[in-house]
Amino acid sequence: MVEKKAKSKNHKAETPERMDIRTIARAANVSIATVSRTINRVATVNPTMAKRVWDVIGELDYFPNTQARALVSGRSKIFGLIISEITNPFFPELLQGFEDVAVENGYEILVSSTNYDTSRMYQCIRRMIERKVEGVAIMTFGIEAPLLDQLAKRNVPLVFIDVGPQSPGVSVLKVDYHHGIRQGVQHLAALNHKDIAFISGPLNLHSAQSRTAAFTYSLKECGITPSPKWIIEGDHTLDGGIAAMEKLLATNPQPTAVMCSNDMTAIGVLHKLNRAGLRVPDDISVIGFDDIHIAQVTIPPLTTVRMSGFSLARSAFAALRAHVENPEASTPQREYPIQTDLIVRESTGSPRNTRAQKSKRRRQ
Amino acid sequence: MVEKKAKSKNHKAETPERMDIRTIARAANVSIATVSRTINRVATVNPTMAKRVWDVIGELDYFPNTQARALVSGRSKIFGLIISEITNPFFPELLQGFEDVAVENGYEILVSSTNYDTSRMYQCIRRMIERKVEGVAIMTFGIEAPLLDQLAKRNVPLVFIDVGPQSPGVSVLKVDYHHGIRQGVQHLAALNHKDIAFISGPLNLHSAQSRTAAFTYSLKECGITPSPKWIIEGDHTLDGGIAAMEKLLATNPQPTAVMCSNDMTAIGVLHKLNRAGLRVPDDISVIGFDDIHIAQVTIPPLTTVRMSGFSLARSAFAALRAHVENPEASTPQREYPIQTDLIVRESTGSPRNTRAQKSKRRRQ
DNA sequence: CTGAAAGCGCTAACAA
DNA sequence: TTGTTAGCGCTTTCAG
Repeated sequence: MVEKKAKSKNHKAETPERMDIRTIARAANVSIATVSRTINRVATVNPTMAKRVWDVIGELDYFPNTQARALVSGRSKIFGLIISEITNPFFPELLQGFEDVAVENGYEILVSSTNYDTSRMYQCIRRMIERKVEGVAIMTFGIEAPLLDQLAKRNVPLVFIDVGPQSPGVSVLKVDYHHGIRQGVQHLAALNHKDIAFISGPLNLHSAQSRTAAFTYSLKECGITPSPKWIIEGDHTLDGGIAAMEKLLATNPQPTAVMCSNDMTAIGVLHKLNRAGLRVPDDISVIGFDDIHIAQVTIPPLTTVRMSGFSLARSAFAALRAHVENPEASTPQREYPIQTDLIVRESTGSPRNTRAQKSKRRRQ
Repeated sequence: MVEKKAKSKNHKAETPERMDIRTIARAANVSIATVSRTINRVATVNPTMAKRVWDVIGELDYFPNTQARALVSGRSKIFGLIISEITNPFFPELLQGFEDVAVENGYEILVSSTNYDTSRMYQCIRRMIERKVEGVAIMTFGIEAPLLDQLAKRNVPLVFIDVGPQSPGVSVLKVDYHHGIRQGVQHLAALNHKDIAFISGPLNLHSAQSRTAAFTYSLKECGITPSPKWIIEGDHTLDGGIAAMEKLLATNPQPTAVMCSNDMTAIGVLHKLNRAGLRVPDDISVIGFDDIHIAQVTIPPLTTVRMSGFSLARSAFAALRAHVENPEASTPQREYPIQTDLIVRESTGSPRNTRAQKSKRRRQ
């Protein structure tokens, strides 16, 4: 208390002089409460004082300590984001979108990839809870049951993709797989393909099942009977795509087109096909799913069903935010629709033998 | 103070009963200090009590509040990680590596991509400082000067790639670009290429200059004079690769091989070449840099210089950790070497016309 | 070896 | 409108 007026003694580099709210208050000759109010833009602060405070803050390069704020306010301003694997290019795009909106709104984000590993998932949850996230977006395209207990018990708002537990605080992003996949199938059918294969994602993922279902449904709709031997379970990876295509190549007859549950699979397929000496789309057509950036420059550029990572990210953030800012509101929107659309590029074309038939028909 | 002994009144779902250290202490019949010590594995805790505490913790699913811990201990256990763009697949691989080690060591990580945007960079710094990161890894492959002031002023340990300010608390990861690039050039020379082009990264990046220098040096070493018109500045993106290759195609004569400053550029090049009707490696060879996962399945699979994102991540973490755990130690290692190596795949081969010469020579 | 108590930097009543 | 003060949940002396 003795030196309470020791304003600007300004010794050169003496103590590392901690930069806290008190330092600012002293330098601006106001109470810490006023500094706090200024920072938080409380309307009742006298503009003159506010300016004084802001000036000091700018001069001293003061940044409020988020930990302290969080502790007292009970709001960490952190959202968790759980994805399956960061090395699949779809997710970085999603992450980028999430980061954009989050930062824009003063939130920080805790990313974590599970790599389909259960122990990592538990670790994830622990990290999220310890850091007191205000909500978590589970963008793994498959429910990870164990996530629920701990998080739900603590009333942490959650967003899932496709399906989530029916409970307050959880929203779900409803992806309309059907629309894009149906466009893809029809595109193929219009090209005269009848022998169309599908490489799915891991079937324990709900999203993989939905995509497969959308595929078979659309196929039937075109009057084509799905052949089980042409529906292969993949795992959404490059290698999975290669392996699946290998199996498909072993069937007889071989399909003239293959749709893939995601772009990474399709890229693996393209690679395998090239290895096998088959040309795309002359010998066989392929369609991907996701429309990751790189799909534009594959050889040939990939026809694919676009599901925007940015939309997913934006909606996920919006959902979380809605719950946080407005906890008990009259059931804030709980479902968010996500569109999918076919992007036609160059990996699809008419099958060779049917092209002949086509010309024949034309002549009739 | 009246109800200090109201131990386990245990009403059913009355208050959301906050789960804090006090709750645990009460349930285990010990003081909060003991709980704290138990959690922090202080050796002096009586094993019997410790067990009792751990049991209660497990039963109640208690997770210590990191904010509070950070506030009082002054250690946030967070490292910042700044990268240029998360959508370049090299960075997710790096991020994954960083996440692995970080989590393993109880650290959380604050990722942030600058997208080469200055205002985002400032934002980055603010976020890092506000969240009180204990150190930051700046993996942008180019110094972002403004980062220094604020961070350095606060004595935040930093790791850079290639070059960083000579000051205590900053380490640098010295990438040996020369080794891998030289291997690449020699590989090409051995294949009989003489007309070799190079597509660099943005030249304001130190790393881009180093790579370019390594290239020209290695070229001369092989007795080839670098031709300025075959050294093009790219920007490390797909589109940049396409644009650069377009320029190269316009030169006369055209180069018979092109080395790229990163794999994304090379993939763009592959695409452009395919569009131009040129075959790789028959008409022209291409070499990338990074060895991102996808380089294995490009068409053709890409010969590239491998720089391991995992190694970078591990070393970056180690450097940061060394400074944090051991602040004043006798100058902890300040430079960490990173190796690069050529991975030969199928995008390189002998140029067509020289192949003829070669056979001729053989006959002599 | 254990407990009581003093804060960490900040926000949010409550007074003035 | 501004200042005083009591904590937020935890770690860490300092006594016992």
